[in-house]
Amino acid sequence: MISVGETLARHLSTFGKLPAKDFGAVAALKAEVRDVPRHTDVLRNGDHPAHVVVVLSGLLHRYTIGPEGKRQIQSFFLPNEAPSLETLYINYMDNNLAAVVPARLGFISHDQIYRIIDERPEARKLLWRQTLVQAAIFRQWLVRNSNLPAHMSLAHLLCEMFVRADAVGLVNDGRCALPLTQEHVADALGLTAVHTNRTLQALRETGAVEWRGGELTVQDWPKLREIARFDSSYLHLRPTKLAHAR
Amino acid sequence: MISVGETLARHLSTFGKLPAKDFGAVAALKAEVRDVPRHTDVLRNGDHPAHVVVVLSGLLHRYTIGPEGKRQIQSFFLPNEAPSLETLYINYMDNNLAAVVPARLGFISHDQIYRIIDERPEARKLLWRQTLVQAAIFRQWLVRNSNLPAHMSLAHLLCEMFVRADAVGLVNDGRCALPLTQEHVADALGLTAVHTNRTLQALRETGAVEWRGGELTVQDWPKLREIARFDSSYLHLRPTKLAHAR
DNA sequence: CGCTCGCTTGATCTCCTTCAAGGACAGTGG
DNA sequence: CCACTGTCCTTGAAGGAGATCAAGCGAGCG
Repeated sequence: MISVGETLARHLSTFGKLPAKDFGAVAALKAEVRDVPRHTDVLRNGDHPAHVVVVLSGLLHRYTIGPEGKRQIQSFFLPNEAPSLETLYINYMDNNLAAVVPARLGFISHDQIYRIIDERPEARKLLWRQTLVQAAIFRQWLVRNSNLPAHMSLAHLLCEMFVRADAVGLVNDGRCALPLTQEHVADALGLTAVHTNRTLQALRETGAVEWRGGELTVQDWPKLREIARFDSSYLHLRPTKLAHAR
Repeated sequence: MISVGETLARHLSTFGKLPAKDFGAVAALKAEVRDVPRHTDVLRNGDHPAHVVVVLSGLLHRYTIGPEGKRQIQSFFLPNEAPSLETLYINYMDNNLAAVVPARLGFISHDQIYRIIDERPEARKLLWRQTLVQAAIFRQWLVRNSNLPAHMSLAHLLCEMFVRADAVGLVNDGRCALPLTQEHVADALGLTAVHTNRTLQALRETGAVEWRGGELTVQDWPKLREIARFDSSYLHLRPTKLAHAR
């Protein structure tokens, strides 16, 4: 059984080299583990969290509800990722964090992280970097939703989730779990569920990718990348098996 | 004459309390000052900058060029702001930073900032927070460009720039400089210049705001806020004169 | 067995894009 | 001093990507 701290340490290691001593220090952090049912808000708009969340299993998303009740999803979070590091230094949540499917979460107190930050410059650097990579992803989502036509947007999102899943070792045989509904994807891309559905069907017909029943299968990665014009460099990951295909 | 370091220290102070000693340390940082003509790239995609930029005068923007040559603007930066703090801990630029109009810039070496970060936890916290607020702004731009109809988007952008200008003391008598072209705004909102123009005309007719000749005049702030459904809390600013009108 | 949730399909509508051109203004050079 | 040129703003007409409205379908589940 991998501990919460070790999960976080591994995640940080995807962004840069974490010296063994620092890895150990992060891995040794004490955490509370909690299971949450799907559709549960883990953090809410206005909250002042005192803990950092680590996803152990399941899938989370960050969202806001607009004036007319429209949901905009701003991020998805796979297992091993840490969705709320920004709460360390920002006063309050200006969005919500919720479980897409039943999830197991680790909670590490801010106090413990602050100690790591004070005492371990290398770990601090990677924690900080993680928040900066988050920002880079937000920028990419901004570009995607502002510019690209629906079929490129959709392909781009699938590319991103696939690469991120691969980075944490969740891809097997060209497949990974992606238990979203089409409505989730629609709300992420700023499209309607109807149009997302039609776009998805068109994408299926290209033979590049299949996504059905919560499982994503990439049948033709070069083709999918081409459709989306996907360039993973904004994820700032260390090289992995897919790296050659960037 | 206010130094580059002091400008940065003041900017950081808008996000939280910077103790006098830390303020002094930041203010004492050595910097190079350079004037750049308009349309000049200050940092380019792929660069590994060794300096942090501080805007002393003028206006900068961060942008990428899409596959079909389409420009997407991701941020604007007013005087006193620090556009590139993220380069401290991220390997390379995945976008460009350029001058919208002739600008005077300060450059502070990363090495000096690293010392501040190592030695002054309070300054470090505000530097980090600044990068997190940037991320919060990216999220808001994502929401805006994904969801909102053109007139709300435009009003929202004008609200944001006005509040940010106010935060750094650049608003006088309901006016501030905003020397953008309509094409800049279009590329920020993900609209065409033509439609931006028409939308702007409609917005003028509401009597809430005027923006012409590079100057923004807010004639009816409550009305403008209402049109945009603007809530400035995502900017995470300390209270200012406009704060009551959040 | 009925019910809900998620997926799918069809028809119509609209906001925004695209294409095209004209006009105001400032800077530049003869 | 005036033509010339480029930049930015403005206007018109037509076309399209995606939204909206409405309904049916299949599967899991209490």
